[in-house]
Amino acid sequence: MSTCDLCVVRNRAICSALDSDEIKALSAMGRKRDLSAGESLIWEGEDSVLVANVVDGVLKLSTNTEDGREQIVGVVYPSDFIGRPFGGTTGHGVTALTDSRVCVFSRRDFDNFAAEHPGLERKLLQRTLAELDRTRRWMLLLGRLSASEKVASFLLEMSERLVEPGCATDEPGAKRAFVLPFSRQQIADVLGLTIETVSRQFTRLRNAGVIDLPSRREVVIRDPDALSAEAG
Amino acid sequence: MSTCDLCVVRNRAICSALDSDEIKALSAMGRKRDLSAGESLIWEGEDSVLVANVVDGVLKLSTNTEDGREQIVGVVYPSDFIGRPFGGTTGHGVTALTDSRVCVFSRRDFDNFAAEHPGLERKLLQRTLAELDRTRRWMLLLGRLSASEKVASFLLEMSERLVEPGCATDEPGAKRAFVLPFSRQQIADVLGLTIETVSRQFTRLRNAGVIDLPSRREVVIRDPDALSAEAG
DNA sequence: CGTCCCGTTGAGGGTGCTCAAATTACGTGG
DNA sequence: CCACGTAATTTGAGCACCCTCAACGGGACG
Repeated sequence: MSTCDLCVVRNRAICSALDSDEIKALSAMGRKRDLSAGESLIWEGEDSVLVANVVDGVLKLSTNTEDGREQIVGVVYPSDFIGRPFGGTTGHGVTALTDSRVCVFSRRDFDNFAAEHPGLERKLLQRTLAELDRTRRWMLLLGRLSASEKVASFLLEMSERLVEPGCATDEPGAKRAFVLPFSRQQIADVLGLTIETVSRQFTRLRNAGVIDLPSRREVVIRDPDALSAEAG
Repeated sequence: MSTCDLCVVRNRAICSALDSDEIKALSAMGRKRDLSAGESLIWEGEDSVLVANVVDGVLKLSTNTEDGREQIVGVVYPSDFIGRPFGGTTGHGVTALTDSRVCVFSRRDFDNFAAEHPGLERKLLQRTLAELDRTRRWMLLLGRLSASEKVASFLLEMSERLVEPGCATDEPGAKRAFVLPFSRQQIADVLGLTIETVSRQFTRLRNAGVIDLPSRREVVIRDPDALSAEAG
């Protein structure tokens, strides 16, 4: 029994395409790595040397303009795949937003392994297609939504991603609470806004009684319907 | 010898992963279809019933907000793949920008065929990863660039995509001419701007001597370096 | 208790949007 | 081939939204 059998994402990550023997072979190639919040795993523009699975934590994918503006182009959660198989250069950096744990492989090793395990490539294809869909929906937000619509949409997506299941909040209209893995600046970098605009939208929603902000990172959605209405 | 052997994208589309016999089997499942400019192949939100390869022409992938704002989230050219394998709903419509010809398959048939041909899935994975990279770079444009930077970047990408090779314009700094497959409104929908802003940026660049606009759809880049400088 | 960092709040200005009109291409029919 | 009608594009004026710059507040940590 390999250590992978104990892995919390064993049955959700692309590893689920593999049986026990295959997992053993794959795990022999990889290693666990812990990242502190703020630490980068991959830098923009470098050759693709490694790929990874997220075991725990939240990480951002981000690109920058030459003069330092940043845009977060993706956010990955446990069981998500990181990196660029088939070589080339990575177009975006990968940085931990929270303390994280990832399962890292040499890109070359992974490519070779995947080539021999079509089931793994198939799983990866499914994930990549889903990620592409999500990214394209995000483009509509960036290109066509107003600041208030962006923030409302963001909070709704966060609540779907982060609210602990079974908080007796399954019925529509119930409160939802979660802890943001983002700073205000990072939210701005996700939405294509400035930190001030994000802050103002947050306080506006708080004053309107739509949300509560118990602390900087905590959000309580008091009126999901109102938020949905704002999201357009 | 199947008709595919004569196909102009035979060696560039995902079909290149298949040998002559396999192509014959695949082509038995598919059929050619011609689209006029403006005609849609797939509508946003419908179940994924078909996939296709672009043989000729340019098509847009687009989503709309409820109140009618549009964002073009992708543009596909000959040899590109269209559609959402593995079922689900398509998050964006597919519409021909120019008169086009595509090679269409039932999504279900294609899925089954691909499951038996890992080489095809691998090719599709490579394409999807490349498309994801391109889409993420586009997010930086939508979220962080100014109108002038957006338009300059757009013109540069168009010139790379559309300039006929061998126009004696290989040396940097040389003029490049091409015909846009987009109307002004569509350019606005690509860049997340309004038609008026796009138009003003075009005339500004023309007045600055950076580009020429012989007709509505034609563009000549007179000073590529200046354009690059504006793109950031 | 002081410092630092992050977030909030305020004032003001600029970019890009809205609304409206003029102008130019382009297809159609005479 | 020209005249016309329609649609696309350009241009203009004014304004709204969001950004910029700046100061303030508050929590975390030493």
